[in-house]
Amino acid sequence: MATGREIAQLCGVSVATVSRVFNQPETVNEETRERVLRVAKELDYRPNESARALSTKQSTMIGLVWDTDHRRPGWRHPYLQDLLIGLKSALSAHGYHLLMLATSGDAREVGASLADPVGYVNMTRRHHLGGLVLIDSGSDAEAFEAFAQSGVPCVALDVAVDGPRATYVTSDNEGGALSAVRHLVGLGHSRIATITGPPGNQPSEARVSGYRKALREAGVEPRDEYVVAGDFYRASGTAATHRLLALDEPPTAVFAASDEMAVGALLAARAAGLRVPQDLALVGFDDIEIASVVDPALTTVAQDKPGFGVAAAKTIMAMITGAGREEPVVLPTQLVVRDSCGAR
Amino acid sequence: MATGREIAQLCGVSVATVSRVFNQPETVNEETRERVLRVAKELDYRPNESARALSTKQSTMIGLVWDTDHRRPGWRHPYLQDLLIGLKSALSAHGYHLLMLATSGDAREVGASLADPVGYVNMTRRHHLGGLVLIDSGSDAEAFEAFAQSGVPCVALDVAVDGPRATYVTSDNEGGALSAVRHLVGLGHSRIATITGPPGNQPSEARVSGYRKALREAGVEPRDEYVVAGDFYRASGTAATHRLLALDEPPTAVFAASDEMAVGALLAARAAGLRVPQDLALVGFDDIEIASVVDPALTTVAQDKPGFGVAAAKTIMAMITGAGREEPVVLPTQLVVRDSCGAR
DNA sequence: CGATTTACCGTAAGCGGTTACATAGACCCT
DNA sequence: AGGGTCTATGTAACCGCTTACGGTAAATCG
Repeated sequence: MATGREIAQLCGVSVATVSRVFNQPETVNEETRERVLRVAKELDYRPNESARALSTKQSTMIGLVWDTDHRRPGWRHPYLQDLLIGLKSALSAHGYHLLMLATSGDAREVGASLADPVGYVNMTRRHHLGGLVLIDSGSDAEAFEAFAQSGVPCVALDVAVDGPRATYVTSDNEGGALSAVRHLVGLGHSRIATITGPPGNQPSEARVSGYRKALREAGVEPRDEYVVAGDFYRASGTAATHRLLALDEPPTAVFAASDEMAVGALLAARAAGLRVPQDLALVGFDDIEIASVVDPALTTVAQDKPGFGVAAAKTIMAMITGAGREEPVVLPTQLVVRDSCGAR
Repeated sequence: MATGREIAQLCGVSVATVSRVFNQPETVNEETRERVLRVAKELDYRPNESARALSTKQSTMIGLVWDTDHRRPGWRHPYLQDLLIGLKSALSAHGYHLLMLATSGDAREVGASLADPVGYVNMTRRHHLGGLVLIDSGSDAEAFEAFAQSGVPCVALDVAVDGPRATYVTSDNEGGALSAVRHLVGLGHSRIATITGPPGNQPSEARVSGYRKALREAGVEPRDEYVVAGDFYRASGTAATHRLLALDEPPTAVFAASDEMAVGALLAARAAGLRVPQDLALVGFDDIEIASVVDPALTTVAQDKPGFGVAAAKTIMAMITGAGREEPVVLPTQLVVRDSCGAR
């Protein structure tokens, strides 16, 4: 790897000039500029990032806080891959890399864990990171608040945080739920239940809220026994459905706050000898791959998966460039009608 | 962020001593060492990584080469999330971070693309990366060869590369296919077809090889018309199955080289009025989530998903620490018998 | 008891850039 | 012609850390 000094010597200029050629090209004479550029190209010169970061106190890296561990298998994000594709490629367009921060995995205190957001914040300073993207890996919501307060630019995904340089991106969960339940209402259902995500989870609560709103809109009073808590996973969908079906007046339709739970509900219905959608209509949320492959194919509320990552990238870049904070971004959702709701 | 100099002043020692406390603790007097450590702790001192990397010419980051772009949706890895979980958390245990390298997304020449592995190699030097992990995102196999030759430590996933500091990790694809087809043979099938991955894809070819071996072992001569090419995606599985069923002597069992294609086959069979497994037995490969949810549940060959990442992490760390190259690692696969093969 | 280790620590030179400041010539003006 | 601008470049300090080298005092040795 060629260094700036080598270029300088070959061109008969000082290192300062070489540096200027790349950082303030307009301040250097055209002729020497071209000479430097030509030599630089020949030697395939790239400024050393460590040196540059040390000197300028900023790098071209964004930190990703995603607290997972293969030894304690936990929360699986419904569409992490698409999100990452969007995030990474939008960041790339700005010349930024994505640094997946190490969590303190073992005795050697290497980093941080969400129990200690300070560790991450320090890490962003140590590496001169431009900012942080926070992916909720279960129940990190409270911890995220600490990040938001720290003053480092950060954008959280699906967790509403607020801070001097912090904001978030999320889907229009309420709107999505609203349109899902409206759809069910439109199909003639009035005994509509919902299976929620874990208590405290914000998207889940917004979905419940949309559910309620749609019912009221239709003039049906939400019943408490029709709102049963799940945890986004399949098994909880099955369990919840069993409970719902055991009610004196069981629902004729179920809106599940995740596709996984909707699949669980499907299994429960099948086990109970009910046909979907004839005996029980089903709508999910997320539009993960499974949704289209299950039988009957799941009607569901689709989220803009790569758009999530792209929005996060745009927002964090805006916060790095500008000085303040950005407005939260709410991505539109879209109802995808398939077979499980009985519309076809 | 406290700097080494501050610590030094507060302790009345030189910065050199502070540095030694962290890098060669045994060379500094116990009393002063503890004093330094105490003050460092109070100020929550962490050495600046840029400065450290600049000075030592090595960072605690591993580069991830994963060539994707949300504007050209391409190859979706069957189990990227689990792989990343394994990779990230195993790397964390060594105190390393994972840097997802930017690809040159736009006009501003920021990085590299697989057409230009040199760009990535330069990037690893610029950032003083310890090494590279290469994830195949379609047909990068040839490009990976260039990485392998470059001399930077790298481990490729599912692509056999060889170089002075390069190796790879893959599943026992042949063995997995072997056990899958053996299983089919054991169930009485002899007209067994296979749907392969894209030509040139190494795991796919190993699976075909395992398929052939199992047939020969059972005394049945593989027929060319029973080997039809897919691309790992669902649609290709459907198309391939249609072709197979149109044969004069259609197969009674199909081994698909991916679960996605197996699902596609399932749809084709259903469309043709065939019952699975009674009329057509089906085995897939990967054991992705869909496999267990589809009806009938898919018998498939499971790969050790987080194990993949963990193995990659271990291998790259070994290559960084040691000087030479490591042996390729082949992860065991396991046949998961469910309903689509007719064993139950 | 002088010479030689040994243990500990400070000095200073990097690492490869960036940038404030100084300098030097070219140009313009009165 | 002398002074003021402007342009283009060099000088050198600095970013924060590592480490080769040297020095000092205590410990060891003959």
